[in-house]
Amino acid sequence: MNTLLDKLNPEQKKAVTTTHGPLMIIAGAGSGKTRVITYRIAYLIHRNLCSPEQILALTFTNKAAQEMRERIESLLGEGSTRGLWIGTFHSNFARLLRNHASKIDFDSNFSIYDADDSKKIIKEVMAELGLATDLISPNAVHSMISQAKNKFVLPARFAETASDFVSEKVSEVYLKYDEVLRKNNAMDFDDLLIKPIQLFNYHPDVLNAYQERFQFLMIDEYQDTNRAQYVVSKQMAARHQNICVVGDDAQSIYSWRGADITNILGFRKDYPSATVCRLQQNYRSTRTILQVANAVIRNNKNQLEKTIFTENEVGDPVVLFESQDERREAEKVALTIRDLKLSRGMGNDQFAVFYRTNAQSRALEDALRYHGLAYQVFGSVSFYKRKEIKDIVAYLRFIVNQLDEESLFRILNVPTRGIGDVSIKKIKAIAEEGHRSAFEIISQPLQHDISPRLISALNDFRFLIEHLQDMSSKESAYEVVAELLRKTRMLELLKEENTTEANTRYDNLQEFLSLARDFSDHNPEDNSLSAFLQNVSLSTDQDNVDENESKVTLMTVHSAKGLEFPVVFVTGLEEKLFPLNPEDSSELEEERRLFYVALTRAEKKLYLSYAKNRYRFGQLLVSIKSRFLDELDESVVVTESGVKLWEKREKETERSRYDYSSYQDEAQPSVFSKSWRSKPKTAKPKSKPVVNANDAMDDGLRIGMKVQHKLFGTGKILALQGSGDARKAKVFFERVGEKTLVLKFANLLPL
DNA sequence: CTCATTAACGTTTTT
DNA sequence: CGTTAATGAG
Repeated sequence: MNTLLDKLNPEQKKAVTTTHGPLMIIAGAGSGKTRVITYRIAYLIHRNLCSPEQILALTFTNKAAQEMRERIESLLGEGSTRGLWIGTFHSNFARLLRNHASKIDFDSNFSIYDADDSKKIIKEVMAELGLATDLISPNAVHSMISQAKNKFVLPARFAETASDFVSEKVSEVYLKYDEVLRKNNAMDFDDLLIKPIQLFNYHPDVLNAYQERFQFLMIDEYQDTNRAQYVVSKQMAARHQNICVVGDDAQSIYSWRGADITNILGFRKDYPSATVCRLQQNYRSTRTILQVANAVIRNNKNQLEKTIFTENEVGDPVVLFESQDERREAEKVALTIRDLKLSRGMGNDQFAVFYRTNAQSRALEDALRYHGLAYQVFGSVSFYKRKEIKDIVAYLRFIVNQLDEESLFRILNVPTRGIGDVSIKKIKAIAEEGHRSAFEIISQPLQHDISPRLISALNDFRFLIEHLQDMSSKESAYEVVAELLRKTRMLELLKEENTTEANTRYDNLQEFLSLARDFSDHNPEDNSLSAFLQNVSLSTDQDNVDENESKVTLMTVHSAKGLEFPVVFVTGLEEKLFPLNPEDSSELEEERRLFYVALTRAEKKLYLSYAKNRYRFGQLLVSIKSRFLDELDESVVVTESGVKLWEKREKETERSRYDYSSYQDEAQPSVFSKSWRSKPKTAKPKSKPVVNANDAMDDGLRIGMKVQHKLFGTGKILALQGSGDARKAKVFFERVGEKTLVLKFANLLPL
């Protein structure tokens, strides 16, 4: 351990050995943050400053937590982290809440609902309240409620502050939604953060016990914590004041889900005695990569002043790809990976391809597949969001938590057993009328007006559930899942279907089964169904990386946070994609931080890429390269062919000047041919007509016609007026609304 | 009640 | 474009 401490630089050492009192570690990208956290925990345990169960470490992902635990064990030996609470806010507090659920009127086996479950309930509630979804979308309502919860605004206070019609309605939905959750003995993700606060407020003894117990509190990625997380960590740390937060304001990328950057910026106001460590030496990236990243982030006004430096080698220049469309962009990425594998003997797992939105993965997947490169996509259609998985999870939830009727009704007819919508409605109605639970009705169907056919189906279902419930109290999660699959014949049914889709589902169920097996094998102390279920509810597919085969990583920049790769491609660097919302200046800085995060993931080689055209909503749209590309340090960026960017830029400006004049000479007269400016047509063909040549004599534009504009996107012509140079069109654009354009400059493309 | 076809909808980003 | 929810025929 002592020799290991020697491997830290002075500032890292200070961060590790400053054990008592508030501590803020500002950890620049690649500055060995994970190492510092793991060493700090190891140091606390090794020096006997506390026992592992007196430490609470909160991370951003389960994967990060798991890695840290492993690293500590490799430092201190197997079993050394026993009792240590390390995990996400969500999983740690879910665990805490299970221990005290009855104090806040929940059952300890409460279900955890994900965003989809929440949205479904919100939709139902809105229907019940007679709220038209075209006025406010369920999505919007969900995000408003979630935002409120993130800020620890409960329904009562939300109602007080609701001033307009919409927020009044949302407040009704909010109240009702929470009632539904409670009725189902379920919590959503946000509840896992705010229920502990309520628990602590109403039961100071519970808070007290945890304050005593957790002498040391560590929070990673503090820049991305929200109000609720802030409050609860402050509560927990109040007694010992040994709170250590680690973060980097330059990497704050979750404000959209309520993350509050002032938590980290204001840490010293909350804890005036706080020690501050700044980790500014980067051990990850080449000097070139860092130079580019620093140049970009410098454009943000709101940031703590700091400079990240490195003693690493200069490395290769950053390469910028320009492609015609996203398919060719993907092709370039795939070919580059293939070449690097051949020329440098690199493995698939050394490459990562990033994008702004999940939808962009498709073209990349196609290209990688075409070139026989194994890849793994994170996010997108998450494993846990697939129908078959959600169905099986719903079964498990209901087995564990009989109050969870949302899950019950999801699976009552899965696989189809003759209990259709009509029957389900009937059961719901009977239950509601008699103030009984739906499962009670299902269990005693004879007492109600139910057809014999349905009774038999309900009995089958009931016996199945009771059998599995019985099992779940004795056997491991794996056994229960296996039995569930056997009894429902889900696997056989899919095999019989034998379509490609059924086969994928079959594979997914098998995969789920092996997840259950892994869990049961690796958690001998508690491999119960309910433990497994909690694990499942809070995992993302990031947590289940296939490490057996070397694969190229495809993910959004958001999921890339905290990771690093030898070779990184950042794709889709176009306006309105990355940054996604260039008009919104408040979001722009966050987009830039996101770009910064992307850049700083790269260790050796960095490729940036944009396409001039891109299909979106099934339509080919013209793209403009991202403004962020103008912020690069151009002295170290080259094009595909190896030309330095600043050299190319000089040529380009010359050429574009020439192009502009030639446009005036040729294209314009051809468009406005009646104009006195008309000059004889030259024979010289233009490779890239600015205006559709077919429209030469007539501008081809008509009222009602759909047109495309470079900046504004697609729109419909509302009116045309004037002639010649003064000819104008009033166009309604889908994205930006009504605009009046001078046709001479607008370059409208008829569709 | 089930399955198939059709219409509508949507893209941020995730625990 | 691709996916999911809603509708109608069997």
